[in-house]
Amino acid sequence: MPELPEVETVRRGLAAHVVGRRIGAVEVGRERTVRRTSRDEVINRLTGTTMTSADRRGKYLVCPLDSGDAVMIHLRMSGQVLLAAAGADRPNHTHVVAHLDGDAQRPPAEMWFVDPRTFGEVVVFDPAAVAQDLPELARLGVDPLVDGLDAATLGRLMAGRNRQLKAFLLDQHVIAGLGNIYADEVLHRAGLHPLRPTAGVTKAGIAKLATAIGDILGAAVEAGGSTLGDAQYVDLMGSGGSYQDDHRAYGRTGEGCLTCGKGTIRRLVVNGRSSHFCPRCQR
DNA sequence: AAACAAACCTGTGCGC
DNA sequence: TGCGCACAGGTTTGTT
Repeated sequence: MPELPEVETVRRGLAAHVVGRRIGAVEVGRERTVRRTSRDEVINRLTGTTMTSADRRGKYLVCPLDSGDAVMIHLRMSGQVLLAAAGADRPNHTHVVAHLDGDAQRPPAEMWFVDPRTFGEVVVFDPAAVAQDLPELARLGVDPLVDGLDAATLGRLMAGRNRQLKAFLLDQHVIAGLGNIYADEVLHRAGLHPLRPTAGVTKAGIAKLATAIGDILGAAVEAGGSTLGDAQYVDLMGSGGSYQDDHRAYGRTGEGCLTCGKGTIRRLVVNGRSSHFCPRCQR
């Protein structure tokens, strides 16, 4: 569910409400969520620490701790990070609970990691050993918002490859953060067909693509991300985003194209994922 | 190198 | 109402 804008919204929630608060106790229910290490290791290395910042790279949340370790949280398909009052009733599938000490302004609270499908992960790791302990984080590609992604850089990333554009945009080792929704939205904005090979895109097309990536991710962050009908994605306080109201391709199969006003949005499977596009304005 | 399928899980919505 | 199937915002692994 969550892509860069949703993860960024969660990151901002962590920065505002969790950074700087001591974690007094930790509970781990489902051990699968901490499978990279173990229940005991996560509890031991988290208890008594304080997050010193909340960072993000692509869809990975990385929060350094005052102990020198860092926590990585990946929401995968159905993960949520929620803030709740201490002792509040927990939803089903709450796998990790971090009890946050109160301070002068705030009463004690709990941070929950909730994840029905259990694909998500919470990992405590040593940043100095990231290449060994969290290799996929070390291998992540350029983050369009953290690093910036201009047309020249995108052109370099596309050069020498011959991949379907949709698959190219979804490859986290190249560009980190785009997922199925925003890849479709970006291609629609840029007027490029999802099956179009990277090698065949003109310089003007590359420029359009770079602009679309920055503009759409930026606008989606502003909107607090996309919350679909199932309300799977919500921020730390349980509120949804509003960028779903601006979708022009994703989830609009059979509906009219809002850009050209003449085409009908079609769906086809690319790279094993549903892809939505307007055959009239995307070529 | 790139395409494709399957795997990891649970929940929901739809056709019958 | 119930059942079975398709499908879901991600990523890795193995096979052509």
